[in-house]
Amino acid sequence: MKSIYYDIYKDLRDKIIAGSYPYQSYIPSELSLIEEYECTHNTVRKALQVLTLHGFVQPIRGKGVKVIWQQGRRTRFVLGDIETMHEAAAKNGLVVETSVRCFEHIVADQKISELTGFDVGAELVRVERVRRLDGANLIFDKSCFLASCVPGLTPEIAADSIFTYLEGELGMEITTSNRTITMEYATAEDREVLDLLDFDMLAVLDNRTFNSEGVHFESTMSRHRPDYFTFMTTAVRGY
Amino acid sequence: MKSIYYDIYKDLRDKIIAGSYPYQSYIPSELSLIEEYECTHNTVRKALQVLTLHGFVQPIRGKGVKVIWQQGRRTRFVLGDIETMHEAAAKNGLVVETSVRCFEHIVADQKISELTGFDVGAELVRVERVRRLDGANLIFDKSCFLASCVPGLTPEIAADSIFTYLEGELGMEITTSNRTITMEYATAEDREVLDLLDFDMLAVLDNRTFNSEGVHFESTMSRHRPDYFTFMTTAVRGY
DNA sequence: GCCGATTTGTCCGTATGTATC
DNA sequence: CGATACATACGGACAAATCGG
Repeated sequence: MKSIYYDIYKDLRDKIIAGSYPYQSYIPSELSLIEEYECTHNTVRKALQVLTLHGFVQPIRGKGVKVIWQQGRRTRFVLGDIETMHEAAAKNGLVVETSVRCFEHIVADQKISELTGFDVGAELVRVERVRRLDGANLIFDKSCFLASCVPGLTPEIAADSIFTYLEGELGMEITTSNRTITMEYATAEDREVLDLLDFDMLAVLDNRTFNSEGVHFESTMSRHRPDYFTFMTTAVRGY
Repeated sequence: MKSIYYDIYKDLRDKIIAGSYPYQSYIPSELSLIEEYECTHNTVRKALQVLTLHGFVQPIRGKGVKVIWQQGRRTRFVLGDIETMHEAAAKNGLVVETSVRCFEHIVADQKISELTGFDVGAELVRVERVRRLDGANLIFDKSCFLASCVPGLTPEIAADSIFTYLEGELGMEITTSNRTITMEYATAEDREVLDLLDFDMLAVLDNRTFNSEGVHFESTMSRHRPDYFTFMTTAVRGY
């Protein structure tokens, strides 16, 4: 993201997080920002728009742009924006160890198609990974990738970070991600793979990712032990 | 929302939902849309931006704007955008019956403050409601409103729709909503109030709403029976 | 491989409307 | 009423990516 508006966005965001602009205070007016960043109205507005969408501020017509973000209560493991498991873990002060349980090439049948949204007959790479955090197996990821989009993917890469590989080596851009959160009973397999203690249900995050070509190339079902699952999101009216 | 770009957004969105622009097809180019809607580049782009943020399309530079939305798998009860319980239920083909379990004025103490994010000492209206869908008590809402923002609120209104009242009668605009989803064990109170069958955990949706003044005026903890809980959201990189 | 047409992405400058103070 | 501040829209320019000849 190398653009003026995005730099402004990042700068303002970091200032809010650092506390330079506290909760319920107003950030400088558009006019001030125009002078400060030496750009135009529209460019500042674009930055403010992104800031708004991420739940940091709320513009109030005739008054100013108010900070509505506050330091979150720390929970055990928070998910939210588009980020890799490693990034999410780092944010939460944890380290992930990933073990690859399964790595195979398959062709989507009716059942797989319903689960993942890929067409029947699509050539896929199926990967199952177990994520270990805080000394316990907490997350069980069952992923399918469109084979044509992930050439050269190996179990070794899967154990590290598939998305770093895709964005780095293959130059793919991840853009849109549709997510669905539900709760499901743990299966025998879940109990075998995860350290479930006495939990009998899991938080299930179904994630369908599109690349910059608009191609749905990944579906992942992440099964989380409930005590470590927190999902945060911001909804803004009119956007 | 009475603006040109929003009208264009709605028109395009409805066409996608109706199937006029199918999954993976391209919608007309910006130039075509400019002619069709008789407006400028920037206005069309703003509409496309909103369409993108809602997960309907994905623009691909040099090619066009591709539809990536497809008819969702029907689950029992889906939540997502900012909408009232009645609207959500209607979308899912259900009818809600609400019973008000508690309605009182309180002052926030330390514990309430931590739970809701309101300052200690804030004057609040506390409301507990049970939502009945499909013939069972499925959702238990514990809400706190900033008293100064909800004058004239009564148990009767709470049984109908508080948000319809706020937006209709009081002319308040709801804009930003921060949401956190977690899983919790059911308490004795949950078991008393809800028809929990043999579920021992709940999906908990914590919702903090800001009005158009940037004031945090509502916190609601919604406790859902897991088999009826589905939450959908779209994340877009760079926005 | 190159060029030109098409299409999306970013940015500029200006004008007007609406709400607040 | 005027000054300030955000909201919408216009019109123009150029960059970047894609595609076909």
